[in-house]
Amino acid sequence: MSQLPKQPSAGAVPTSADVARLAGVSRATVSYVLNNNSTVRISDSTRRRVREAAGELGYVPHAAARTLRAGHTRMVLLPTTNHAAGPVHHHILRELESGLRRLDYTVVQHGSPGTCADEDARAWAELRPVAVVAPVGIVPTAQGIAMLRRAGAKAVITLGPQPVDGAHALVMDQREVGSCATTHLLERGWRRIGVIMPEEPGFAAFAEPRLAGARRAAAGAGACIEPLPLRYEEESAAALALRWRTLGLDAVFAYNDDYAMLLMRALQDAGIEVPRETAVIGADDLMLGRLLRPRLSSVRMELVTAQPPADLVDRLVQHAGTEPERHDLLRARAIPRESG
Amino acid sequence: MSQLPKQPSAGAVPTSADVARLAGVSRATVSYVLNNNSTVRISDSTRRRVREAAGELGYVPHAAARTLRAGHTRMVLLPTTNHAAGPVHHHILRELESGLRRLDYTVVQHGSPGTCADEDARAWAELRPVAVVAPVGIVPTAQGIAMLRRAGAKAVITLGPQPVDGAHALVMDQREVGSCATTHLLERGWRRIGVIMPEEPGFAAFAEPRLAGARRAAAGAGACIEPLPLRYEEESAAALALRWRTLGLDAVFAYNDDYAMLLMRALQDAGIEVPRETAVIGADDLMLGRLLRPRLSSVRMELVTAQPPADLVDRLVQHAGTEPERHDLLRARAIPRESG
DNA sequence: TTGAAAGCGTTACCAA
DNA sequence: TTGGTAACGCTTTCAA
Repeated sequence: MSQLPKQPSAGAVPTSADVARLAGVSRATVSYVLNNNSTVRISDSTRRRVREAAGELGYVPHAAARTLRAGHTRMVLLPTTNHAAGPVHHHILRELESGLRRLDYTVVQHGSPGTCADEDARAWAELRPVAVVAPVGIVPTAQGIAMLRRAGAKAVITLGPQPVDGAHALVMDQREVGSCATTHLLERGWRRIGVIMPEEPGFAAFAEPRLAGARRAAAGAGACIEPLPLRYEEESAAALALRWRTLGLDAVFAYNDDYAMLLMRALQDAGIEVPRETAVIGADDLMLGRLLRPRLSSVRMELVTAQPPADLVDRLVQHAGTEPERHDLLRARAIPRESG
Repeated sequence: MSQLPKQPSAGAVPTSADVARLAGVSRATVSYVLNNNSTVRISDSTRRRVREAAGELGYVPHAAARTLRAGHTRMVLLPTTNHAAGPVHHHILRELESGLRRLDYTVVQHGSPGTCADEDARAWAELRPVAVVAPVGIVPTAQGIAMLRRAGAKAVITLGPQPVDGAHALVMDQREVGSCATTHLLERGWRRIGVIMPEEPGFAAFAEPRLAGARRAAAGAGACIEPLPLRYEEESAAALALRWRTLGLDAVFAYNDDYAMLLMRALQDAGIEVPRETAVIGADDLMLGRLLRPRLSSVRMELVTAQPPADLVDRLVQHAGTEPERHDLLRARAIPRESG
């Protein structure tokens, strides 16, 4: 019937064409105005008409269309993991997120099915992110990294205890934590050192390197290291405490403060005096550790970065194709308190 | 020079056209094969050729192009907040994420500048999500909700202490927590009850309704409620403990277990016996609270859902345009231990 | 069983 | 100062 240009149907999402029609200009002009394109002069009256039309229709540009046209995105993907990562990890993610947003990136956290690392990588590649910052354990394969590269990612960056071949690495070397705790215990004369290994799934990626660090520190000193599996439950801790004296240990590095507090309570309940009979040290320097008696010694982890991590990602994106870089983010320091 | 069809340049991202060229078929055929389109019969040999070509090139479809063509996404946006939300909140987010992924949605967490709720809503709208599950404090305005609707969102759902007009609500009623803790204290004969209010920014959204719940429970019993600001620092707790006796309180609901543990230690250090002189109850039922002496009483929050929250979101998406629904997710229950 | 072509919403180039 | 038009990569309808 109607010979008029297509009407925007009621329930449809308004497009720039709708705005153009309402303002009586072309789609190009709408684009110029709304993007404040400075290479082109648009009269103030036109600008106003376009802005009003956009406001009236509640026009919001379509990111996918823009992406398609631009040929690239400014999306940085932060795949989330259910690996137990600790407060320092969380802190750096928050830092990354706010920093990248300030640099005008769209930061998107994307959960991972976790079934298969390459499947994950493929799902991410479909989104054509300009960069991916992946927790280790999620994109371990060179395959996945290559796929992301081919899909246009300017930077693939791993974040975790170890670097991964072919990708840039933000390394939070957990061995430092273990060796720092162990050195602290050795300096105080303890020689037979237990290392708590959480049995909960997802802790291995952090616990193993902490153990390795403890071993490294002990090796030079002729001390011995004994891994001790523990679940985060009172029963598990009580059972361990019950057979504690048969282990013949004089100190324990308890993976982190949570496990340390759990174990220390169980030891005390079993009549084992801390630190006289067994010294205990945790990690993460939680406030709560300071509330126990004896106060819990701990390992504090600090972020040491020449430049903020977000700036680093930005640089890697802008100078793509350079050799994989490694950046160590963690400095560990023992905080002696009363428990060991 | 060459009259051949366009060659895929070396550094470029392979497209379905490249796959078609390599396999010697049309783009349409590529699409049929890779999407397992069953309305069309493709010979096995062609299928194989296409699959091999795709594999060889490392072809990954372009989500934005697909979205544009389809006219809609299957993206559920979970804006992240820096509001301190507690373990139950985290748990439900993880549940939502895994559940939605099973339902074949693309789950994306998107950080919020936090400057202005409507700016946030606009940024989300550009992504054309099919649903948004927003923590309260992020999309409070009817304006933002309308914008998301216009941008094609089938469901806008808030997740937090209170429902918000015009959106579906997953309500985690914090007043229940406060009233539950207070009732517990009242039943044990305490009448002058302090309520710890964290001073850290971002806690207000949760602390205020907990206080309101405490007030409500106290009102009927002729008890009095005294809000007590506290920073999560030993000094702040010590200062509060120092003037504790001047407050004339006989019990305290400490917002959560973290604050409860901090305060309880400070009270004990100031020579105030718990629970004889002052009863203490926290919330969240953390493992660590059980390790203190006296063991910390707490309020446990459980998720009660007729159907998993992800299924609920799915239903709201599929039956869009229905009246806003309210679903209460939280059931609170006092866990009496030794501290009060 | 396969191919040609249209069109999704945007932006950029070129012409007017 | 503004408008026409082509192109981004994909899916789908229609035609062969």
